[in-house]
This record gives sequence, C-alpha cells and structure tokens, in this order.
Amino acid sequence: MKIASFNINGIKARAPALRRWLEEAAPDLVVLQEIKSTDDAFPREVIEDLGYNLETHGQKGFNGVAIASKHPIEDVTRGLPGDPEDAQARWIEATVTGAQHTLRVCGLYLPNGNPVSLGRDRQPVAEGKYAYKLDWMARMRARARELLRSETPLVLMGDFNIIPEAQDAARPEAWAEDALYLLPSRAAFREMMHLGFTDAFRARYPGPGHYTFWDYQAGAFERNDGIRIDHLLLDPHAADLLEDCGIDADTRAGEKPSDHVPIWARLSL
DNA sequence: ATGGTAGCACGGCTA
Repeated sequence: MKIASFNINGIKARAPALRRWLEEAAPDLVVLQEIKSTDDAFPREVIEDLGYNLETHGQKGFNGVAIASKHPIEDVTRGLPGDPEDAQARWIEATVTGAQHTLRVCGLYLPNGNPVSLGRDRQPVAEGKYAYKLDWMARMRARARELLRSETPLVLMGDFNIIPEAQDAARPEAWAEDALYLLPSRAAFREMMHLGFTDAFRARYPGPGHYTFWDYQAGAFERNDGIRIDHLLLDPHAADLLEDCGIDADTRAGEKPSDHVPIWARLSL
C-alpha cells in the first residue's frame, strides 16, 4: 500500500495540481493539510472522481485536514484530544485495511508557532502562538502513547512544521530563532520520536539535501533553499513493513504549485 | 529593519 502526505495550501487553488499528482503518483491513501475550506465548500469531485473515498475536517479560511483513500475509510475521528477549547482543524484519524494488516492513520497539521518572542537572554518565551505549538505537541505525544498501546501498525503523517536537524535545512542559520527549529521545538519532536517512532524518509535516505518545503518568496525553490518539515512517522509494527519512501520534489516545479511537496511510503500491508 | 509571495475571500490574517 502506498501512503502519502501533501500540504496542498488551499484545495480550491490547488485542485488542478492535486489531480495531476494523484493521477501520476496514484497513492492508495493520502492525508492532506491546509485544505483552507469548510467541509461544505470542499470540491469533493476533484478527489472522488479518481476513485477515492474522502473524509474532511475543515475550517473556514485556515488549516483543515483530510484523508482520501481507495480503501474504505473506517473509524474516523476528528480533532486532537486534550483541549476541548481548541477549535483549530489540525488532526484526523482513520483506519484502513490492507491484504494482511490494518493500519491506523493520523493526518496532522502541526501549528507553525511563529512569531516567537525572545526574552532578554534571547531565549524563546513560551507564550502566544509558540505556547500553542508546544502545548499541541504535548497533546500529540499523549495521543501517540495511547495509540501505541494497541500494538498494531500506526503511522503519523503530515506537516509537522519541525526541522528535526541542521541537515534538514539548506541554511539552518536562517532558522535559528524560528519556531520550526528552536531547541524546545526540536526537543519536543525528539520526545515524540523516542516513544519508538521511525522517520520513514531518514530510514532510507541519511544525509543532507532533501526538502519538502520551499518558500514562494525570493526564488527559494530555484536556489534549492528548502527545509524538510513534512514527515511520515512509523511505529515499530509499521516500520517493519516499510518497503520504500520518497519525496515528489518535482511537483514544486509544476504549474501553480503548493509551497510543499508530497512525501510517500510503500508499506507491505 | 523591511519586503519579498501566496491563499482565502474581499480585509487582514496566516504562513
């Protein structure tokens, strides 16, 4: 089964590019982020016409996630547990069944966290949007712990808005005081990983120069000034099924592209 | 210090 994640940055603007990629890459399942649409306004035919089932968790104007799958989508839940006050649409879960295994999928759009206010000592202060990011990551870790107890294949994938290591940025120094790279952000990500997750891409491609996002501004893509912030995390059961993984960087060079590109993995489910 | 680009939706926020 080929599974993928793609931050499309607006379903209405991205419908043609998304359709082209779905036809070309033909994933069995894809989680989408930044659909920037309510469930009602989502142009479902863009995805359903290609033979996918679709479950959305939308919000007006911002955020919003979805799961599309050629297999039936079962046991869907919407929203990240842990804060009933949190109205932002950033988390969706579902179960799909392959020939031999069942897979629990979490599709996520982790908060960006900028701007970060720095104290007199130039250390980040956990307030406002940055506090929301760190709180959200603690809630994600708690949910991951719960899901790991089932001892069945589990994958967390999406736009994590985290640059895990210096080698995941073309110019790490440019991100030194950014919420995507600050030490508390990377530490929280490592805490998650230490529950037992495998970064599917890193498992197959060690080394620098692999990115999933290039800013629209200042010709970042042409200069390959990118960062790797979209990730596919596998629990030990799913990691044992990993066959292949890749980044479809060429979609960034297409017509009216998203600023992110798809990442995918093949699991022997 | 600022501005560079894009999406949603039509003003200003988010990234």
